[in-house]
Amino acid sequence: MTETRVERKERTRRAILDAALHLCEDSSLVALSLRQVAKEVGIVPTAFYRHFESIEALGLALVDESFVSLRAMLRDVRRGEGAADGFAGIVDSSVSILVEHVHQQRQHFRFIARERAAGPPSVREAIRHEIELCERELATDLARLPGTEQWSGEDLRVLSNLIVTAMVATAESILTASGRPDVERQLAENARTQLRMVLIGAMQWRSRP
Amino acid sequence: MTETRVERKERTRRAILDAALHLCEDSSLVALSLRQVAKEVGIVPTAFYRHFESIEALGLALVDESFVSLRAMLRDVRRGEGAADGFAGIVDSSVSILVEHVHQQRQHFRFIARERAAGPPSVREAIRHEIELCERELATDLARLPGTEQWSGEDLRVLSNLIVTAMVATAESILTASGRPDVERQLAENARTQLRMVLIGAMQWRSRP
DNA sequence: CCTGAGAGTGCACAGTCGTTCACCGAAGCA
DNA sequence: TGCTTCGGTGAACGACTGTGCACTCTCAGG
Repeated sequence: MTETRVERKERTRRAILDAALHLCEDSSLVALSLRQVAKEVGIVPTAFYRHFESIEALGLALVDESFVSLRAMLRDVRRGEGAADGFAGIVDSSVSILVEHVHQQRQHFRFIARERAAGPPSVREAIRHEIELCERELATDLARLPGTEQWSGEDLRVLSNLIVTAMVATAESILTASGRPDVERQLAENARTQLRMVLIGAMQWRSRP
Repeated sequence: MTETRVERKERTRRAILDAALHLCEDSSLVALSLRQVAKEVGIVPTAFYRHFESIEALGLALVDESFVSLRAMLRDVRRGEGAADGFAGIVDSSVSILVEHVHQQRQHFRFIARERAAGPPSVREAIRHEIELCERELATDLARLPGTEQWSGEDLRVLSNLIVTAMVATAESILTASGRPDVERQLAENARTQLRMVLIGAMQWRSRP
């Protein structure tokens, strides 16, 4: 036996997380039963409690995990912005990275999109908080862009909220359009257009005193 | 007895719809049981089938009903646009009307926001379709605005998608911020700023040939 | 080597679930 | 007036739910 005990435990924990993620693909956390998860994992229902004290706790763990994926995406986006030249380049690369990550981490994005609106209150709150953090990060990024020197912090936050909202919506449409590459390409192109429109508006913007 | 039979039936049907709407306030359709609804209404579970063949069918009825509210809002918005002078006026009145309607029809907006992401597939599809219709309507409205004469139909749709997305997000935040008037006022102000930013961007926009 | 911790088992419980069926009683039509 | 239609009833079913408890077996540490 080359597997230590904590490794075994971790493996089962992962299996539970994966099973929940899989079962959540076409339902919601609030409609997910402990016994379904246990059956999917291949353990007895009561063994579930060795890892999580409730489905809700499982949900919070999944939120943490999902936002690790999401932050990895933001990191890639930032890297792309550094490399790209001009606004058009930033927009193109950012949307491409979004599409790519949505594909690679489909389950995580799907989970967030669904539970953001329908999950247990604590899960909703956790997701809301994480997204707010993302908006804050984006706001500080935007502050470094040329043309925003005179902006108020307030306006930066409002703009980044708009951008995040649009990108979340784009991710959601890509998820529902999954499997039709032409539709997806169109959605990505639309997202690029929207980003360009918003940035053009932003360039003209002057914060009120 | 001054109540005819079809009236009685309609009254029960309404009671079922209201009960479902009420129970959905802090859960989701997929986690809603036929028996809960029946108990809330005060009828026996099997009587439910006299009105709907399943919870899913109930959901579709609620979608129809909710979008009646939503279209009433759009009608008010359009009327406000006719009266208002200038972009600023249009933006101000539109957001005010949105806030007002979200308050008046809280349950309908909450239902749509939740089931849009988490409902049964058919319900999600129905909501998606209705929202797309709204986007189409908005696109034709935008086409009448000065400055959009040269726009492609494509770009009009993309812009209206952006606006609808932002407004849906605003409605959702207002719903979660419910009860804190200062927070709500701030959200409304942010929505106005976002709309202005977008419209400024749109004014500069020229569709590619 | 012995012992204790702890992941996983098996059974049992009291509820709840959707759905079936036969039935009732009053409204509506002839 | 009598007959039909139909919204609502009540019991019953088999399946599924979360959770408690006593148990086993095995790995890790003294």
